[in-house]
Amino acid sequence: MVQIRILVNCALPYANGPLHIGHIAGAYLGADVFVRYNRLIGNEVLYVSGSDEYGTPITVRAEKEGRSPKEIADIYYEEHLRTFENLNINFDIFMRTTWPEHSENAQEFFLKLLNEGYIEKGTMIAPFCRKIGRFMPDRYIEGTCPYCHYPKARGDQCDNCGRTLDPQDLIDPKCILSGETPEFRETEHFFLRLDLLEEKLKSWISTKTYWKPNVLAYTQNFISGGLKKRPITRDIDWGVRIPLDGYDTKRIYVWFEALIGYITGAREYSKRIGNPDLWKEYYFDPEVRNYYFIGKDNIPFHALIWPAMLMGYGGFNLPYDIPANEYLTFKGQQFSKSRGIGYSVDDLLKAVPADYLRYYVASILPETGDSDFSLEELVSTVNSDLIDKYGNLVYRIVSFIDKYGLTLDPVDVNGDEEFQYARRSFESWLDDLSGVHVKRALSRWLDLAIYANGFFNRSEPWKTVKNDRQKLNHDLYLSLKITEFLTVMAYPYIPSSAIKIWDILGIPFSIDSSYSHLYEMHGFSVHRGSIPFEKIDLEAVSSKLNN
RNA sequence: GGGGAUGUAGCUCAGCUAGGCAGAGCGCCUGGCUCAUAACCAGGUGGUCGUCGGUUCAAACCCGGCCAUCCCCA
Repeated sequence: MVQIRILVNCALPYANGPLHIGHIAGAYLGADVFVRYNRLIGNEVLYVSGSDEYGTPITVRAEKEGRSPKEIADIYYEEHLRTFENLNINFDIFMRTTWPEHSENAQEFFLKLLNEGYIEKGTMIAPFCRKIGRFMPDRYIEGTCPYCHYPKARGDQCDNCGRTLDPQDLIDPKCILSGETPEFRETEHFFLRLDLLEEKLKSWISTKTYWKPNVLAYTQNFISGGLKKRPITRDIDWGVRIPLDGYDTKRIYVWFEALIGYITGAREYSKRIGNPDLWKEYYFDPEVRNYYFIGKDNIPFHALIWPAMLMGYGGFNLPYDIPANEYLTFKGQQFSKSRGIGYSVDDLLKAVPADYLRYYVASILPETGDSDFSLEELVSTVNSDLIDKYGNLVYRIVSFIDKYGLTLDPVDVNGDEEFQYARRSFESWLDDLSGVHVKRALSRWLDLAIYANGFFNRSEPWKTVKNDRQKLNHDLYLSLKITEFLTVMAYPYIPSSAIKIWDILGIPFSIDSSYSHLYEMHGFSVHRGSIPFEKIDLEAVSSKLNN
């Protein structure tokens, strides 16, 4: 396979609360498996994410807790960084939108789009609190919902009926800080001229026949309704400054600036490794594929607005694929720490090893539709698939060899049906992963593990050890070879466990370089050691989660 | 209010692009095996494919209505 370069960007998590397992299933785990797969087959990957730290939800929270917005962002930046590390999700860089370098990039981007005519000045109507003396973000206005008459609807959304609102729609609107009735005044803002790019976007989207159906359908429908100018600045003070005189009380709105964080991340990474122009190869070489891993809530931003911004700027690679996942739910409901639904990643990691969690979540990844997380399923999937089918396979082969003190000679098994079966499984696995079918690729792996156990049983080494040493050597060697395939295929999903098993199998090259050696015959210096995986128990897991 | 998805075995999910005998894993039952972590293998059990209608020789799949759930937007 020809080595290629790939850019993998993952949605920037909002630094306003802990990461829950729904976030991981929506974007990060699939990305991490995809990145590890690409590196395994020799591709060069730049893997970027970061912390989205501006915007009103953070200021609302900060005010509630009596802290500064920056303090809130600091807390969750550190926490997210640690959570990802603990889950073995290792970005090349995890940037922050509050870095000064990011403000510079966002401002430069803003000015370029302004010069190109894709950003223009305009006015909008916004709530102004006379008592406080400034325009208030939509979230700071509360009133009665005009649809369901819920009395505490926010200016941007009603928490009761879920409808998105405009503060002007509210019955009897009040400023939540002063309690005053706001005045709706005209205010000057900047707008992104999505309308100017509509035709260009349409023809670009029409080439994306390989996108996931949900992403494509959503995007096409969104665009067929016609694109409108969209405000990209707000009357707030927590955000990137507008790089023009006379706008001190306004900031660039978070969604516009956060998307540019991908570029900031790539640039800062390039600086850090002493190759400051490296990022350009990923963004300007048209041969490089740019992937964006996001949850379904983020589709319009990545499939339309971000491409529009990149087109408006000119020269940048547009997204190659946006493999947006649906949602992982908990008992049918969306995960939410604040509403106490489901578990945070940190909680789960107190109860189970990272690889177990990665394995289970990968096996239910919501690639085609929402899927449901449960502790019972976590325990039973890990125990019966990962540990019984695969871990036990490794252990039974190694134990057998150890028990009889065998030394195996390498033999040519290329012509064997079983070897060809493993090879076909591996090739299907490669195909699936190159198309970002992370869950399907894992089920290929499980099929092969079941097949390998069947072969071990059929070959009856406990009989041949007594009467046919040549067949014994051949069959055990073949079992080990299939297990080698399995371990390579497991590696992107459960990296630390796969490395451990690689060591148990005693394969004479590293797992990172295994791709070029897979079809070669070589010795195995297996060593038994302890069992590769400890099983988990529902009660123990629950009690660790609840204390 | 508009839109995107989802609904298939007791559980978690494939299958739908291109209509052709309803699938996998788990669970459960029976048998086998001993290298193994009550493991593994073989066989079996189990479904009105949300629902109502339409197209068709033939519909889980295509079309329309309805219901439920998740998500997005004015």
